[in-house]
Amino acid sequence: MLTQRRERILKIVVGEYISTGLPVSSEAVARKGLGVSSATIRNEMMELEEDGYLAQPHTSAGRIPEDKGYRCYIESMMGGVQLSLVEQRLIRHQFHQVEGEIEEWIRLAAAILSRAVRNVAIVTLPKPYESRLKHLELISLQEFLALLVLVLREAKLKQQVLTLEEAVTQEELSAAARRLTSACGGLSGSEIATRGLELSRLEEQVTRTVVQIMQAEEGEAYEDPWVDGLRHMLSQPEFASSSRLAAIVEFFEERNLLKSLLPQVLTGEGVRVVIGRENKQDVMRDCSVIITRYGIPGEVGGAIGVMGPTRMQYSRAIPTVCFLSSVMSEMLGELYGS
Amino acid sequence: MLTQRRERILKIVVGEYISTGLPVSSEAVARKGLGVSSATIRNEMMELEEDGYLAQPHTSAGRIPEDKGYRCYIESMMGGVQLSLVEQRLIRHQFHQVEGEIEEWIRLAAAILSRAVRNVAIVTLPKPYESRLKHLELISLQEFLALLVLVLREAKLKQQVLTLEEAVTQEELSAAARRLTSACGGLSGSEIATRGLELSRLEEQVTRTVVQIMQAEEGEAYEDPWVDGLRHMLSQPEFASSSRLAAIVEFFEERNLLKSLLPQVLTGEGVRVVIGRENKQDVMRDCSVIITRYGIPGEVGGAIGVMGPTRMQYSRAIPTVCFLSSVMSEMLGELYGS
DNA sequence: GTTAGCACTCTTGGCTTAAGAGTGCTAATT
DNA sequence: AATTAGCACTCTTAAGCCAAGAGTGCTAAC
Repeated sequence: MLTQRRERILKIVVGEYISTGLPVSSEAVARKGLGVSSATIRNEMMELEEDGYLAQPHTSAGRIPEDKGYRCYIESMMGGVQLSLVEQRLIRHQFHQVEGEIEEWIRLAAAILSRAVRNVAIVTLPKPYESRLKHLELISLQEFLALLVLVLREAKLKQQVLTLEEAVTQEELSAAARRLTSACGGLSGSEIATRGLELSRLEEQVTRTVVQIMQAEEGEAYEDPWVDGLRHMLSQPEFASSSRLAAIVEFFEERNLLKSLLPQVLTGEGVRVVIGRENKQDVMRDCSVIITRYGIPGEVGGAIGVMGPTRMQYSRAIPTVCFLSSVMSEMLGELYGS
Repeated sequence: MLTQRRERILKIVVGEYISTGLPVSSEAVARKGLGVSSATIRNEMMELEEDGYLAQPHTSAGRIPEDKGYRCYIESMMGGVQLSLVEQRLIRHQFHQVEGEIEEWIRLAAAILSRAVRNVAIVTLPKPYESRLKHLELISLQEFLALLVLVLREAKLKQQVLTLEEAVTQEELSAAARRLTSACGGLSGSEIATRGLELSRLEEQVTRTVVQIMQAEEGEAYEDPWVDGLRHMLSQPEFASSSRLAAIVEFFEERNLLKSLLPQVLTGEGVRVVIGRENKQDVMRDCSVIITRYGIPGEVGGAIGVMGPTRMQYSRAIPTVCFLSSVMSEMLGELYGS
């Protein structure tokens, strides 16, 4: 049973452990202001250990938090802390410097976040809930070679080199592009596929490729994430053992894993904090992920989050993630608000 | 003085050290077939040490190669070894699977290379020696917001969101794009800047941005490199110490450093091998880089290379780098051969 | 219910020792 | 003059041991 005093002790232990990284002794907690002696604290700690909030690395050591202890610590701080106004203004200012380039937003967001929490930041490009063709362009490279450029809604470009079935001039390509843009503009991949237009051989080939690209695009829930700050996370003491470290680097380099992480973590609304063994991946059993969505619900969205050792400065990480997500949502709103 | 026998001993030591990672004893060399006793080898090794080819970690240990020893080992193998025909065919086959997408080439090349040598592979996108505008497109996003898309020669896309000075319709944008494409197509950034056309207010604004983008593009000698296989390199025993490991990860995450590495390393033609302290960067004092250019001289080009600990399988790395570079040159030739 | 006191456990760092590896030198050999 | 057997010497590595210190859990008194 978690009495009020026990909860207070628990929070002191977690807070202390997060900032020092060393097991916390009953003596250290007693010094922190509760009006009781270390012996009393020891009795309470035993209970907390029995209930699974704390653990002891060995008999004659202090206590360290278990996942359950972190959970409790975090629950009580959610929604509370906010970034200082100075910091908020600083971040807003930096975003206004790169207004026109969406790619730069996410790099900036990742850089700010990873720097603030000294851990890995993960940010995806915003992605529309359904992608629609906005514009299509064909550019001649050689007699039998053309570049197909698709502009999707929300300013996303796709390109592909086409090997043509017949020799075609730039004029013919432009004409085909114009026709297809007006015929298919505003449609999704599958709508284009079932459209059944009267098409020339060239247009037929182009349409096939367009459908292919757009359906591949629709298949994924998130863009490939941009990752920054691995260096910060790896210099944390928990990754001193190089085998653990190598496992983490591997995890990040196999990009498909990230794709498996995001959907699993991002179900509901609001910030999610996944602690230690709550993660499905085995490499992450000593790591926590703090992640949330950003964007315009029902229209475009992406994800932004941090990952670090369970012993992480949640009090700083959570508000930073929240604030960055809201800034990026605002900026997306300005761009596509209609 | 490097007599023939000494050179033979040196090569055995380097080869042995590369495959085991342990200091090589005179006894071990003697077993390798020269018809002399370990005592004779010891005398020769002393000379090799005095001349700076070998070193001793401590008095009662075998010898390990110095940079100069590696250099000699590599000189004698350059131009010799080739990839087996089976491997060549396998690689060619994989490239044919992704013919249309240049981005995929470099990812594939990096994946193959890093896998083959169990170290970090670095590959840049091909970049034309001078960039010229091929096509320009303007797409309306909102009343005062448009997406500018540039297609450069060699199938390279650039995009930027423009905040317009006045409300403009898609028709007006298309007209402007057509006019500017025909006026500026085939020109470089500075040529467009000094063209002095009669321009509308909209066209004026677009042209300014185009020039800006293209000149930024021309400023750099290489594209941002794609890096793969960090996990392999970090699991090598030389990175067991986590401080060294963190330094390397940091080196790769600060992408500007890579931009400083490439031009320094890539001066002449052919494969370059830079060993240990020959590298300018301090983090790389125990690493070697094997790198070369690929592409069509005078037209388009990029770089491909590996980086790993000085104790690296050069006999495998060098031919793999060479072969991949030639395959990519061929493929670029097919695309832009005119 | 709280606390002082104390025995007990476990980690950590320093020190010592023994084994093993490989050298450099010397003197004998070819 | 070059090679080699033999051997003393050096240095690393791992293991074992000990003392110091930290922090606990329990007991008995408050």
